[in-house]
Amino acid sequence: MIIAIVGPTGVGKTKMSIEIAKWLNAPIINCDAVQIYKGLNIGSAKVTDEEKENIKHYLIDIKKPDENYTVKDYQEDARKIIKKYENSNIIFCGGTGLYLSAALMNYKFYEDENNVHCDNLTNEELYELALKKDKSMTINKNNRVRLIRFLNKKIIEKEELKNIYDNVIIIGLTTNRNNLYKIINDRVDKMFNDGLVAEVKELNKNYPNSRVLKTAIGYKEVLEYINKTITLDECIDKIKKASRHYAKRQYTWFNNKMKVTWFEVDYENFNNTIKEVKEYISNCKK
RNA sequence: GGGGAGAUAGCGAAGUGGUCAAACGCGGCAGACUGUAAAUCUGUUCUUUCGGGUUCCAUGGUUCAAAUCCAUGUCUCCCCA
Repeated sequence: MIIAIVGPTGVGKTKMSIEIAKWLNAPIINCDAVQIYKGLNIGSAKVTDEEKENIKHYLIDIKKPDENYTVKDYQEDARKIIKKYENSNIIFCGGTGLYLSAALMNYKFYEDENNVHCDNLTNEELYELALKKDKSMTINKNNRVRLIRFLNKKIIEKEELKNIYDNVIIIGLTTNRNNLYKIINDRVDKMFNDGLVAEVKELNKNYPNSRVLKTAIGYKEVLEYINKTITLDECIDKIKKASRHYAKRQYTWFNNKMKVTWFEVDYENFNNTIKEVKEYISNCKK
């Protein structure tokens, strides 16, 4: 059985995943795009060795910060592990919806096809080219990143998305929006107390060309602070805001792309929530 | 006490007689997503039974017409004492 624990950043997925893993004696597969990388610990709220409680964790710390890793890599890696454990339980835990979907559903990724030089073209021109390639293309003309990708990939015939495994349970953890935003804000403050700036400085020194550092929330903002384009306070506010926006996008994905069963987290007594989730899983197994 | 500046939607901020329910930014809310996804992008944001209704500190006035002009009041900020 495959159990996925999802939800917005900060709700408590990690804690829950450990509890369920102990209970089912199952390994955990990370599905967080940033925790893939070594060294990005504080800013990605990665599980510590102590928190792991000897549970086997896969797809965490598997790449150096300057190595590239994409959804397709994740899809392949995750499916290998699923195969390895096909007769027992495994737990996915993380907030990157696309990664989870790619692992569990019939997402198809094709090889590069063209090498269209887009640098000198305006968004408008890219949009026209994309339409020429496929009239039914629906990418917004301001979405340069996706237009360029579209132009350089083989056209894929979109199949209806469906699960490719049986016995998948997707557990979503949630709390009301105000509470979540408070948790996020507090957690960001804690990251700074725990030494986020030092972590980023060290990583930036060793991996000046790292892509994740330039794109991940909590890292790109601290880089700006280190480069003195923003103040510490601005940096902290930016990270909080970006995390809140991110949490919203996660809800959008999990609500609209996956069949999630949601559980309201009881922060006063987390054991209640654990119990509820365990009961739900037990009932699904019958 | 004297002089000056200002009060606009959740916040910041344009607008200085009609084309203003009011630009823009932020925040909020919602959405898209098939190779960098913690990325990238979109919509919406007074109210409504979608005909309209009620707004631009308050009250009164000028005008066919006021967020915009006048008077008074309230509050805020700056300078001088």
